[in-house]
Amino acid sequence: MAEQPDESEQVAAIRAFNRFYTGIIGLLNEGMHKSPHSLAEARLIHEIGKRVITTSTGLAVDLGMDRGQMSRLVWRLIDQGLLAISPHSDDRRSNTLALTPDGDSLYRKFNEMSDEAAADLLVPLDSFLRRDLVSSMRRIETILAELNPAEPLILRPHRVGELGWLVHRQGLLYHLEQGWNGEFEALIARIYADYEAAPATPPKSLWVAEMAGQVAGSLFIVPSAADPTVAQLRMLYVEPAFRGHGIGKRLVDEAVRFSRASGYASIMLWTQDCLAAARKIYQDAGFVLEREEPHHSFGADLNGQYWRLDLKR
Amino acid sequence: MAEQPDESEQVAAIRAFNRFYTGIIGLLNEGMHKSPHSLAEARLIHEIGKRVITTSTGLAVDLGMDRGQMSRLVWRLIDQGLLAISPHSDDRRSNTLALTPDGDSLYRKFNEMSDEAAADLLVPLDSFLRRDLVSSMRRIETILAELNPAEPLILRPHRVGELGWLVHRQGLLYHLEQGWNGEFEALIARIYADYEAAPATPPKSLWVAEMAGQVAGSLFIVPSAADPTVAQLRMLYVEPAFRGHGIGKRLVDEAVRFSRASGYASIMLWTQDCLAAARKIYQDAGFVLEREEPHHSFGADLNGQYWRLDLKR
DNA sequence: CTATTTGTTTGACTGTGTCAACTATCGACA
DNA sequence: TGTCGATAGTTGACACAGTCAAACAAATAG
Repeated sequence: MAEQPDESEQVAAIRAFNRFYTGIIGLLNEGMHKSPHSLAEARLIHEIGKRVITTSTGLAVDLGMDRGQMSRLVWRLIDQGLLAISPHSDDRRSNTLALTPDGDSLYRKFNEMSDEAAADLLVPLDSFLRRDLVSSMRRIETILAELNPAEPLILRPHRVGELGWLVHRQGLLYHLEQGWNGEFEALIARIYADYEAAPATPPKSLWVAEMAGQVAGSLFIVPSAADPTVAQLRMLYVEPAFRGHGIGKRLVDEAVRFSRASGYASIMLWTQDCLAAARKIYQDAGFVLEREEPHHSFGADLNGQYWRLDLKR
Repeated sequence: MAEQPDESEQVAAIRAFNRFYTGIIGLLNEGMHKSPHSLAEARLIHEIGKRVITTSTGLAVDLGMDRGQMSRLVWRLIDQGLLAISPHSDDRRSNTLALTPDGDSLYRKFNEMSDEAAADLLVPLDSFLRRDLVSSMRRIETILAELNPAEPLILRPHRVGELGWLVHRQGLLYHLEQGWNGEFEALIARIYADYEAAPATPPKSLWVAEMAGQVAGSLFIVPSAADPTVAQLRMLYVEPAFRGHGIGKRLVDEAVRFSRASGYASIMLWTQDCLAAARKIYQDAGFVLEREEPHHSFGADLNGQYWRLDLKR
């Protein structure tokens, strides 16, 4: 794949977005500008409001400000009656800062104004575009930021639109990571359609792993075509941005639990030996490699593997 | 659908993104900060470099600056030998500004620095996440900005990952706009899989309408199941953000041209009467309503319509 | 008990943002 | 043709922002 022209296009797109979004942020801050308080004051009040109690230096560090400037800013707010200063109990050098009732009501007012400014962005959009906007924002955040390790992982049924999403993501992912072609995407489109069309018994289930409001992975269980007492585990997938958080393991564990509870005698699955991360998860869950079979699919030479987990203890 | 809690969640997500992206932009501007030139100077040089030739007031308006400050800023740059001033030919009040060779080389240096800063964002990402980042940024721009009317429309074959994308978008779109349920999504997943699996003859073709680097719509032609001399037009769809630009018409026109050139005797299509915008496009392209048939599908009571366009003149 | 670190303040200086006043020129109109 | 309002650019004044360095008092380490 040609990398160089691609990269410069991406850089141009990022710069264009930065210019664009700088304008948006400026627009959102304009509301603040109309109030008699400066942007720095608003930032400070917001920060103190959030943390409830703080010291001057703590704020300066967090907001990336000069400590001298912070000192002056704080005194200005105290003079305005928005901020109250009291000596720290342990350390007589430092003071603790807290909002006065006036400051707190201003904090609330700023919050409302920010909410309104953000809501104004949504006004001209229908619900489809609103979702789109928010999900794109969330995506950018998870791509560029370190994922908060405390972010909870939710396993839930799929929602409308997510089957297509899964086809899209996996089609693209395996194309980029493994070089597989469009045959694979068409195949999984059919597999998901078949899942959805399958009857409710023997039991089937699909789990979407959601993290930070986004699809982080998925997996499903259907009765195997050859033997309805055997469950088939299919389409295990974890988003690159969410890897390394044990999501694959959680999905497989849940699938095993479900299959056992549903009375299946065993679980089988088909995978390719080039998918090392997945293989590790299957092994750890107790699956055993039954046989291997080379084949040519999706424009690549592959080695298919059949794994099995016995559920009768 | 519950709208209220949804809205406040979206507002919170937008505000979170604004905070987050303010930080990113600050990070990108940090590089500039290290040079002996102020951010305002850099902005000004960048703006003049882009436009080649300008007046002071024009710049002040475009950058949203005070004219007085602009005057001082311009003189500072002239003193530094970066900017040259010359009297305007027509209007003796105004001066034209242009970069000197020194200014131009600084402009190029700033550009390189911005490119590098943007490229730094990409460094820790693999190609999958890079694409994702850029496409999310583009999406936000098209959602929030007025679409540039000069933006060219490209009809092209689909790429790997786009079948799933189309299933996702249409599944979600018709769910939100028409209330259709997951049955519809599963159906179209199969339809796209069937398209991909269909043999090359009789001729078939799928067009993706691309605008501003994004999928703006799509459509495909396959031989109809009942009669291979009849083409079937399927899955016409235009993204809400790109509506009103004649994309649907362009797609249908291209499909008609293709079908005629491929020797099909006629084109048929199946649609629902609730899809008014699509119906208008079919009518304008010369399609005639052949018959209607009420049915219950996708969790809704629908009125299916069969349209036909005769290609033998 | 001394040296160093830390929390905070202050001074000095440059740049930014905003208002208002001022000059020179342009364009339109009676 | 002269007048008047609009426009391009400049200048002064002032508050605030950003950065450095110095100062001071209290805390902490050795």
